[in-house]
Amino acid sequence: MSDDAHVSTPQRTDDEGRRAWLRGVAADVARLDRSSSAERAADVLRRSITEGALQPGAQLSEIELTEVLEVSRNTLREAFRLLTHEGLLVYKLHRGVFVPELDEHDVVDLYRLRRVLEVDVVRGLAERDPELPSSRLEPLRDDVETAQAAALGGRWPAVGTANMRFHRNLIGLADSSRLDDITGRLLAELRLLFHVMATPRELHEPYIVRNQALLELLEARDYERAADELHQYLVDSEQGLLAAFKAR
Amino acid sequence: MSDDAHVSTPQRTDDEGRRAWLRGVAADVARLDRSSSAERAADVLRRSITEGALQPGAQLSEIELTEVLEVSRNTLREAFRLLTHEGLLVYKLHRGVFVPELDEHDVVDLYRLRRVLEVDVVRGLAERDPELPSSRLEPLRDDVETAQAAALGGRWPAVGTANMRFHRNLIGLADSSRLDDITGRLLAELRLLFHVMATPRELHEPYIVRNQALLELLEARDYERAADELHQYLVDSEQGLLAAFKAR
DNA sequence: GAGTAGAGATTGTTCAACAATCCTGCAAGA
DNA sequence: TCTTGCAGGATTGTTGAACAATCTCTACTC
Repeated sequence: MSDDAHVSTPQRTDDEGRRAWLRGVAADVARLDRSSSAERAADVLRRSITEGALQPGAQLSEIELTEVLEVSRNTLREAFRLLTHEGLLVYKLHRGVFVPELDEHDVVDLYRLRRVLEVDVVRGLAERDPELPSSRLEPLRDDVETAQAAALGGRWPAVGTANMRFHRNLIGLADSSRLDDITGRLLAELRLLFHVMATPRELHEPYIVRNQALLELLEARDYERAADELHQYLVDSEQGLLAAFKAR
Repeated sequence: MSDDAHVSTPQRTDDEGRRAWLRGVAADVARLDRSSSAERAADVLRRSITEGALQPGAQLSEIELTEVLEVSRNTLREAFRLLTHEGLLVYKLHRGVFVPELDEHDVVDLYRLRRVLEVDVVRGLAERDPELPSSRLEPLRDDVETAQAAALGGRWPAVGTANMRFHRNLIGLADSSRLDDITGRLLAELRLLFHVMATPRELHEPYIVRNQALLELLEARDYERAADELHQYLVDSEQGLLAAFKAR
């Protein structure tokens, strides 16, 4: 079976390299054999998408992926469904699954939701102030330190990962499983957008210090100023992404 | 989608009756043979759950449902995934799918999100006031009239359906596909909670006139007062559900 | 060159089978 | 009596093959 040929979409990816890479990640994940095969396959694909090995617009061939991931078509399709629900894949009836291509409109939509939800979480902390032990902020401290260390090493994608986990943990302060779900999806889609940035450094670097400032405001329990800072933070971040789109 | 008039059939694990009922709904939905089999199967199950034929805590047997819905196990499982994403089913590994049993904590969680999102939509309308033609409110008017008509006929489940569609259409004013998704899930879970109410009349009746009042504030473009009214509306609704739980 | 028919490829769905896991009931032992 | 352990049965998890439905691309006609 001639397996190179038409990759169907305009952008071409290094097929050999990509498959080898996928195989490596597959072996990597196979060790932690918890959960179902479908979820494991979804894990591999999720990493491949968020880390950029599968670019927006790319089509995922069922036959190809059954061979690479070593699962049956049915199981693979179940993995597709999982990722579709996270917003990392889109189904087109009778045409297949694709990595979605987000645009400026999606940036606005995502950040609108982020602002509403994240800012509300911080403002809501004021009501449960006595209930919130300082230890709850521990994960946020870890994320800030991780981002700083990664920045020193020049590992900008790792900085981005730490930044996003900071916000996920920030949302986690609300103790809402549904909010956690929603945030997971929003941040996953955000990663899709990051790939339009030519230089990840400029995308992530400014927010290391701002996350730290935000954390200090939270530790001081000055939730009003923290909420304001977070709001402006998200406005600026949105502007940065939109500018990157225009300069693309 | 239409009238929920004939439903009822007070809860009973009457197996024969339930299967016959499911078969009826299946034939009902089979007519609109749009889209995939999985989505059609999901439609049937969704109605069965929201209308109370499948109670919270009930397990859905794969073998039984493949016979009733006349789809293969794989397709049925895909339907399960769709409903799982909507929050209408939960998976337990190697044990099967169940209709979730929500409690007071879920009520608080759901209403917290509803308040944040819906109130923000209304407040956000102020910024795009000139852009919002009155025709955008047409669906809301329809929903109010539908609810009023259903109330006159004593069809309280239909009143509930119209009320919920009112809020879905309210969210729709924001033109955010992600917000629509989230709302769909929140409202679906809310229907799960409605079944704890012994008398659907007391659950839905008070909100007909309040939806109308809200609509009038929107038509007058008094978004600030509309947002305040909506906020109080949701607080009261939450209290009503929590009271029903205590009285259960 | 534009439009159309058909071949090939891909997805949608079904079926049957087996493996893995969970639940039930019963018997043995303290 | 209570607990523990072990079959046995039932259900879910996963696979592979097969066929139908649909899309895409090529080649042909005009």
